[in-house]
Amino acid sequence: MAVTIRMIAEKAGVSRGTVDRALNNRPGVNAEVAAHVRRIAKELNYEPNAVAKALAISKRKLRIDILLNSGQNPFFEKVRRGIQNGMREIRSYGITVETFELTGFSVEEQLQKIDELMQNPPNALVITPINDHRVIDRLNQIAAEDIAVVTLNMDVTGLAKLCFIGCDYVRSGQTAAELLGQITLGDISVGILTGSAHILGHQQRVNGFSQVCEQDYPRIHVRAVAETEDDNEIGYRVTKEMLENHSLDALYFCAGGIDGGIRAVKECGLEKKLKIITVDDTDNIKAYIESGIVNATVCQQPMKQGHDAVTITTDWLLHEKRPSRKHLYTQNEVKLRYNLD
Amino acid sequence: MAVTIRMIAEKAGVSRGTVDRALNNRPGVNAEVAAHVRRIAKELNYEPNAVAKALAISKRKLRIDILLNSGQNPFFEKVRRGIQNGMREIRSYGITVETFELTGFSVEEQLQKIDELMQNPPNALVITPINDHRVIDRLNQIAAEDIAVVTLNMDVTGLAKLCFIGCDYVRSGQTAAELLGQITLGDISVGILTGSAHILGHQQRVNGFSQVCEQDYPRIHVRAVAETEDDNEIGYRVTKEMLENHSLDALYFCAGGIDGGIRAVKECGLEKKLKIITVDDTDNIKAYIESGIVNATVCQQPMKQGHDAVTITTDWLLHEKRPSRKHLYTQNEVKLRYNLD
DNA sequence: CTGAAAGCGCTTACAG
DNA sequence: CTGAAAGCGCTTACAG
Repeated sequence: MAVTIRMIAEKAGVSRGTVDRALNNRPGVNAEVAAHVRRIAKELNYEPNAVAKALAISKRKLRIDILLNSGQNPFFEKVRRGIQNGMREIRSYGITVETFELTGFSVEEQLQKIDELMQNPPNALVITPINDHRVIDRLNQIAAEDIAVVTLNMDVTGLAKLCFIGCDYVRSGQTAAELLGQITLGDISVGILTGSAHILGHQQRVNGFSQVCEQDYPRIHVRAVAETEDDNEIGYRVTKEMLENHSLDALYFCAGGIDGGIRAVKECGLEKKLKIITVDDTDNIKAYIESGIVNATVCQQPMKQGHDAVTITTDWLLHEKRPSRKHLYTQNEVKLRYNLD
Repeated sequence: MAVTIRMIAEKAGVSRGTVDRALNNRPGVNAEVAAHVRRIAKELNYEPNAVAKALAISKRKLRIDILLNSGQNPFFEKVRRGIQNGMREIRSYGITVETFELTGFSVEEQLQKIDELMQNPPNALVITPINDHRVIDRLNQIAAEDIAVVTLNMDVTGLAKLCFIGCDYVRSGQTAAELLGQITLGDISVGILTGSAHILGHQQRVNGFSQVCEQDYPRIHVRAVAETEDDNEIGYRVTKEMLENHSLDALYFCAGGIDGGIRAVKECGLEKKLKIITVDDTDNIKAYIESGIVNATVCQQPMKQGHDAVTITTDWLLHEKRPSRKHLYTQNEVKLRYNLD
């Protein structure tokens, strides 16, 4: 038989309202009474009933805003689907979730959109923050106003966030290097196509990749690194340039613009010769894997990222439940032809 | 503003009790009244509030029994942890979850334990069923008594189950073969260490593996298949025999008894020479990967299996919500040194 | 500072 | 067959 506030109230000789106030540290309770109630709750091993709490709290009309720099990036389709799933799961909680999207990584645009959202402040803000001190400062202000801030897919340091939800980018790069090491023999020249040095995750993937090459596979030599700015046209151009100027055995695509890059590979007639490792599993990448152009891809559970962003934020708003860790890393999933789905 | 039964009741000119009875197909409502109520609910786009429903239903005292053939198998530790997580999540629903464990795969023992549990029948039974017609017949009887049956980690055909939760074993074997294909060149001789031909999943892994070898990598030749019966001593013995009788380049361990098998590999001094693919990521297997003895392992999200067994069964008991598919396959996760955790 | 009462949206004995 | 009322376990205006 589970312990309820009614039992605590009886044992403490106070009303249920007072128990509620004491246990939830609400103001206006005599300190001694509160202490007494808390002691009894502890003795009885009281665990609040989350369902009842959620039902009662549904009167509060809480709101979560989600701001994604998703742009044209097909990767974010799955994040969006995860968000939808999460919303369906919390439908009965009376919490409103609104999603806003930006294209590109302009600091000004992100700041402006944040200000716009703050005209009508939500109870929590989930965001893919740009790694810039102005953004970080602004978000810290928001966090100070008792609005929970959750970073999704992209992280920044020095922010008083509830948590980060996304992949461990260093590990992602390391895993890609290890894969390449296992599927090759002898001296190998590799080129890296990253997104932007200004995006922390991209940088971390490059670093993780390079580090494992040096440390575990010194026969693998990183000959060139170029930036696609997550754009297919630029991706095409820089990949083409790279392939024309270097004799490479392998490519590591660790950001957006992969479709452009693959087009360049095909144009150079190198799709049979090159070993290629990518990130994520958009429909196009799945097709490349099925046709053997790409050997493997390292994914990051985008649906889970979207889903967890909603449910973890909800758990915080309803139950003040902090996630188990500050950084909730999703699995770096290695996908090949036969475990694609 | 979400639609509630109160609104439907007002619009239909009946009481909330009657609305509840009509919408939930409970007996004792005039057919015309019921139809009217349902039409209005549909018009208003009514979605029941799951939280309120759960709170009200918590009076029912529902129970889920879980019967695992977990034996000594360290793999099941994670399944158990997943079950614990699921239980924590549904704590407020007033549903009791009890777990029972068997060692080995004796049909008689499983049948006997089932009978024992049915002395005090639960509302749902989650089970790792042995693939035997007597077990299947018994479980079908149980399902006919309005007890939801969920198969976990092991599946059988011809059972009126709510769903199966576990991996796609064929894909698991295919993925292992593809991995081996990618990390090798030229003619390769491989030996397979499986558990038992009587366990459907083991058989499916062998089949998936062999099929991809033949179809995609004809240079890979399966030279020997032996059964460990999921036991380390037998695993040691049959692996040793296999290595003494065949000149192999690679091994595929697709069931329990891996620790024994690896001991044999080491004793033969072949840990540097052989490419080895395993399944699952017990602590020992992680250690083999870190030390380079095992190249990669194909895992099946054991925590998720345990967790989902609890939450999906709960969703059925509380909301009659059927899972989206009859077979809920977990990801076949390829793990290497740098994406192990 | 505290209690009594109403409320969140369902379900369910009970009386008629 | 139907309705009024109590209940699930919390939260919260309101009155004192």
